[in-house]
Amino acid sequence: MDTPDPDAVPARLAALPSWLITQTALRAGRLVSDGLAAVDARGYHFRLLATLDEFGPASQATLGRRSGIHVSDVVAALNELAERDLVERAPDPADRRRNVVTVTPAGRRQLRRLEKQLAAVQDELLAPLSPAERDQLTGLLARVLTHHTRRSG
Amino acid sequence: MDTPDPDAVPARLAALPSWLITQTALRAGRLVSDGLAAVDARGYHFRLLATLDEFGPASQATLGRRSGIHVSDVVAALNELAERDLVERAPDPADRRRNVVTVTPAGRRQLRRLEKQLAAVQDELLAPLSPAERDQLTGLLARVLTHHTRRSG
DNA sequence: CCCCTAACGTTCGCCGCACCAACGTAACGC
DNA sequence: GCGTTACGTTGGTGCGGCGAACGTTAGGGG
Repeated sequence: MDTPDPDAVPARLAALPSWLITQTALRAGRLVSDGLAAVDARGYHFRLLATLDEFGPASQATLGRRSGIHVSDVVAALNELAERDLVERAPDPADRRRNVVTVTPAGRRQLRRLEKQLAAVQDELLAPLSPAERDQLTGLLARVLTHHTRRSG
Repeated sequence: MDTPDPDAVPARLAALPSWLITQTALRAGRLVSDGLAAVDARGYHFRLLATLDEFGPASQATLGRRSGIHVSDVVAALNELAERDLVERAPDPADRRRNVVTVTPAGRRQLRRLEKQLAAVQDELLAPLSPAERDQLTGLLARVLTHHTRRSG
């Protein structure tokens, strides 16, 4: 092979902010997935339950808009949640195109569990950073994010 | 729907570091994908070309280890690169299990193009941050990343 | 020397997340 | 009434990342 190096990281990649971000996101995603899988859930489930709990019952369309989940994916995730009786889907009497989605008590309990898991995940993810540094990081990310959501999608 | 709000972001999500990171990564990924697509490439292509250019010819296995790409995906990406004559795959005379992968001059030219695109992407991605803040962000991410790669995978 | 093990390349298939296209139904504006 | 728009659903696409299996080839141990 030319360079007797087993698995060194190319400097060109390691220096790229986009690489750092996506790699960190990959790590974060794994931790989140594993944490949620431990309570039989995945990302979409938490996002939907949290959205419902925070804003109350809603149609699938507005649910999708608020949680940032594509409408077609809302359908599938809601099916999974309804199967577990964490959520209830009823036709809206006021508008027969809509379904009104509501969290059940069991859903709320599950949400608490998910939140607990996620809190632990955050701590594991940011373990090497001090509280001040964690705030720094989230602050910087939030600024980048709002910049890109305010003006392009 | 209970709350007359069109598409508000649930606070529970917005406050979650893992959410901020994955969302930012999503944005970054889109910018990268679009930038690379503009020169008929995708992420794997850049990663492979950069790895080859930095460490020289290598087998597909070590290539995968260095670039962090699964071996089976290396095969596919290498096919695409070879199709465009950006890379050459030759059997290793010293070990007939191996292929020796080499960048062609055209591949090197393409790599320059990709780097240019990616540099522009970094700038667009971090637009709202000052140079000092960009360093802060990359520094924090690097620390998180090395922490999680040094001791768990 | 032969056999077992390990590494290599390749194919096929899966997951998660995000997205698009199409379609039937239903509401709403004119 | 009729066109437009919104809604829910199905099915399919793409990308990044993984795992399983298989044939081939190298190498080490008995």
